Amino acid sequence: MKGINLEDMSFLLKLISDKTRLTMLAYLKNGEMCVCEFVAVFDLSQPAISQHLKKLRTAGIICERKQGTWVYYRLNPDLPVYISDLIRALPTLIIKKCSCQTSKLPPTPSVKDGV
Amino acid sequence: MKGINLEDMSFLLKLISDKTRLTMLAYLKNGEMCVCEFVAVFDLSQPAISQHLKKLRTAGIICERKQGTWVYYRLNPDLPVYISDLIRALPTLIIKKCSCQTSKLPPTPSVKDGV
DNA sequence: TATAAATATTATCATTCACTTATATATTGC
DNA sequence: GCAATATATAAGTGAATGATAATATTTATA
Repeated sequence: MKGINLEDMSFLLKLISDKTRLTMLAYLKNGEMCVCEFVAVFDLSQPAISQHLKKLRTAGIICERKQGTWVYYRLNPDLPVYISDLIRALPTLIIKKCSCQTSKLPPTPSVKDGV
Repeated sequence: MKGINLEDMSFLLKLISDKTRLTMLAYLKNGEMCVCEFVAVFDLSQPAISQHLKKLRTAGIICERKQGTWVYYRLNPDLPVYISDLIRALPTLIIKKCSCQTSKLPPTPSVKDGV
């Protein structure tokens, strides 16, 4: 996945520059995040969150991992350099508590579990 | 001029990500460029060009230099790092010939003239 | 299998945005 | 001052976009 020409770069930058999606990427700097966590963090409806994530996923910016009913998203490790540089420039955000039934949440496999 | 928070970054990235404006910045990597040159390069009306340049100027991405009837634009040397990095990632474009009366054009002062 | 929870999809709507046309402003040279 | 050139501004329009509400899909569990 490379942003060779201006057309592609324009497309990806426009996709990323939306405030909600840019904030999503800032959160994903820390690692995986569940859809329900995004729903908890933003003052937006669940469908709105879902649609933003779909755009990022379709563009290849993020990857998904399904575990039961939950869907976890993470940054695509193979991003164009100018995109990963941009993400690196984002402030790091703290993840708030999830709105879903956290007691039933499967343990989020951390990096060291080697997913 | 710094893009500290996500709000500012979103604003600037959205502004830059437009294909026409991104292409303008790619041209400006080479140095100054006259408005009439932009008009010659793009398949857009003169007012459309003017409005794009105004957005870039108002946001502090580019600076202007007036010389007679002509207006030259150049990159603001003091851009947020993540913006200048982005511009550096842009392909370098060749400037086509201007549509205005080139015979009357004042000589464009190059970098070595120390404007 | 029925229910609930998490997520995705669809339809619709309001807003934003980039474009065009028309007009205004500014500078140069006669 | 007047005409021509370069650029900017204003008004209006169509398309793209982000939001919501309603509904569908999927999975776990009682």
